Amino acid sequence: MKRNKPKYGQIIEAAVQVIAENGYHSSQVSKIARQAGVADGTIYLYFKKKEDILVSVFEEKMGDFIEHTSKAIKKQRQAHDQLRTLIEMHFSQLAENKHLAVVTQLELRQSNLELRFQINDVLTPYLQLIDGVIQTGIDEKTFKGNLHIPLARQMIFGTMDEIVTTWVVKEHKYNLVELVDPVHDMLIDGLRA
Amino acid sequence: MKRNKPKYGQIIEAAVQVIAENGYHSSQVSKIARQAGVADGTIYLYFKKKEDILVSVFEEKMGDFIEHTSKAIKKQRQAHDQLRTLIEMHFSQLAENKHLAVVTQLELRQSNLELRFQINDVLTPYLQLIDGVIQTGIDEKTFKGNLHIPLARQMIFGTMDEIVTTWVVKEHKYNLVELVDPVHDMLIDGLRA
Amino acid sequence: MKRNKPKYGQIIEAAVQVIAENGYHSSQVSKIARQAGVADGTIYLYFKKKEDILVSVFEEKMGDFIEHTSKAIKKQRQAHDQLRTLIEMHFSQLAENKHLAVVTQLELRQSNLELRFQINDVLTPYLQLIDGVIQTGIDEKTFKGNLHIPLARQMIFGTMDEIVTTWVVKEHKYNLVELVDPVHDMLIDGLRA
Amino acid sequence: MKRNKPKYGQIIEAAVQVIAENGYHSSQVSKIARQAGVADGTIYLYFKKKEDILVSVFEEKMGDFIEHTSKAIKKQRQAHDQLRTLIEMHFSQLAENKHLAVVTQLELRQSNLELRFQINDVLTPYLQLIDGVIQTGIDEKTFKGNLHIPLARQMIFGTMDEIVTTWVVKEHKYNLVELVDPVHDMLIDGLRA
DNA sequence: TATGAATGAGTGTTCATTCAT
DNA sequence: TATGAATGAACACTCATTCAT
Repeated sequence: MKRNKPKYGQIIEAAVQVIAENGYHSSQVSKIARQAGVADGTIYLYFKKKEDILVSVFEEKMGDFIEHTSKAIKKQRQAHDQLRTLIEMHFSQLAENKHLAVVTQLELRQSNLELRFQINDVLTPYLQLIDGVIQTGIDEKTFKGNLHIPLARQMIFGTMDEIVTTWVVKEHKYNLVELVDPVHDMLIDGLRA
Repeated sequence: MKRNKPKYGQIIEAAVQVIAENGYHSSQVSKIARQAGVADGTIYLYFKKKEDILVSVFEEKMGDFIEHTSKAIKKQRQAHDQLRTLIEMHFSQLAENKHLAVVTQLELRQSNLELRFQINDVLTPYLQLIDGVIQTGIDEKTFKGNLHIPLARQMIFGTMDEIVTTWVVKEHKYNLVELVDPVHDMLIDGLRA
Repeated sequence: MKRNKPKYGQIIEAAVQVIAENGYHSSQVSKIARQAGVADGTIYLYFKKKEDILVSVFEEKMGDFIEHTSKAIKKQRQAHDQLRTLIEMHFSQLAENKHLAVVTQLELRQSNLELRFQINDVLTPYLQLIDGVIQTGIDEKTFKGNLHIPLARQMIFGTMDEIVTTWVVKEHKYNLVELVDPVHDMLIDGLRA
Repeated sequence: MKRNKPKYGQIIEAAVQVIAENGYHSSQVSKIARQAGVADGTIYLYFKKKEDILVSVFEEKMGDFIEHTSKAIKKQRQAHDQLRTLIEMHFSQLAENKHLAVVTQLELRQSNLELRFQINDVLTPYLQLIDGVIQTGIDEKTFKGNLHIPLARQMIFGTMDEIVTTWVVKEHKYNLVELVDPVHDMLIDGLRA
């Protein structure tokens, strides 16, 4: 979060809350400004247009998300453990911040394509982190040598993403973190008996 | 497609085309009406509100999609082969209808939550189809006995969905159907060497 | 005025009245719509943007203005009499429609340059009418043979325009039409004793 | 220009330049401040509101304009020569300062009525100067004795103003000063052969 | 004097939906 | 059934002005 810019942070936090509570399409700039305790015009001192608030929300939150995940993964040597850490961090961080989970899994996906491409750019380092885990596994020879890395990453990310989205849609009625091990097992060993 | 209601079909087809060509947010009712060759008001004789057109688009198109997939899967006895067929049908049907792929993977996800819940309802029989494949594998003892079926289904669906979305975002620059076997292998045997 | 489009005419008349009463900068689309007895959106069935209302006001009103003036001038043979008719028509038509005079002499000149260029285009046939009178005078040899026609036209138009603007600014406190003869004399014979 | 107030002068000059370069409607206070090298707030230490900058621009520039014209006219004895000097000064001063010509003939006329009335006040001594020339002519008996002075002044001013505006609109494509004599002749002797 | 971050009022335009014909 | 003219609610963004420092 940019330092010495308290209003910037206020607006970001207000945006997460307003979007989580009201939904993307009911999150007018004036509502975010009111929640942040600033004037409508102040928003435009920090963000060029409304979409920029949303991209920044994602940048700030995903920046932390990726950093924490990256640090945790680096503590593990084995790809097997790194993958478990990845899944655990993914699930636990979103389980701890349900507002953010609603925003990332549901609300932000209602945005237009241009914004979604910008959001995807923010995700790139996360995808590279996953690629690194896969590569480590291949190098260790604990993962198959013939893995198509982008495809393996799409399986890992697609699986986690679908599981978190379902959990959000089911209104967080079960414990997401308890799913870490079963998901890890499925990804490592597949469906085969 | 409802019979004896030619305008109903015209409107559905017009909607797919207009959304694919103009994007979700530029697909006004008047544009769909013009493409369908009917008056704006006529739309409201067949659909209660704009969203109903979009839900119906998904119902009609996914109805066929699911039916074809279901028939193909029933020709296979083994869960292993059924899963391969599922993936093949999923990828091939979207690869053959790129307009529809753009609409389902990108455009319709920009819609509001209410509409997306309705769209999810349409998906339910598809998810049940996947559940059936998994159950078959468990019963056959070719899939792990301790599989958490919804979780396994989320892995399968999440993986396929992420792969198709990536392919659409990359503007169909590679052959989706060639990915069927590697994806099948990864889902069956996991990442482990 | 376009026939069979009663709302078009209503909007034009409403615009003249609203601008004359409230001034250009306080003439919101919603105010014009209310005065015309139509919904805001209806304005946009007849005009592409707000400026188009204003251009159309000028076109419709000046179209009549020019046509009447042209017919009156054609009844005169001598340039001398044609010039007198021109001035008389110019003054009398604006004197009879004070709302329009306010709009043309003051309010419309507050518009941006793009709009003012469009307004100038509408004036072109009027300026050509004046040029015709001057040419007639030259041909008749009642006007100087070495007149620079655009310059002479700018003297005639600039003089009439300044006089009408002053009359509007002075809130129509005197009879504009009484000035026809003195102005005509000045233009014909100049200041010289 | 007020002495010992260097920022006052900076702001005036900045305003002329910004308006000439960007047009009236794109000349925000912040842009004028930046061009002047002062903070936005500083503007308000010297001017009560934005319009006051514009009025002051006109006052300062027209003050010089009128003073120079007045001095030049005083060197002439005959109304005939005074009128020629008036036209020459009017045209030459604007021809030499094209930025100012654009601002006075086009941009400032887009301002609201209140400002335009204030601008007209600044013009009053200029109009009196013209009245003086006419009176001189009448007294000398070189101008018609029955001239209506305000009307004669409106002819003189309206003619010059229209000619300068046309020249600005035509983007200064011809030499304005060459028009002094033909205009003078037309005003003195009229159109009559 | 000077700054510049903060304010908040103000409005043109779109488009889903209705309804008289 | 079918039409399409009419409706009117909704909202992002700008910028002149203020005021604490």
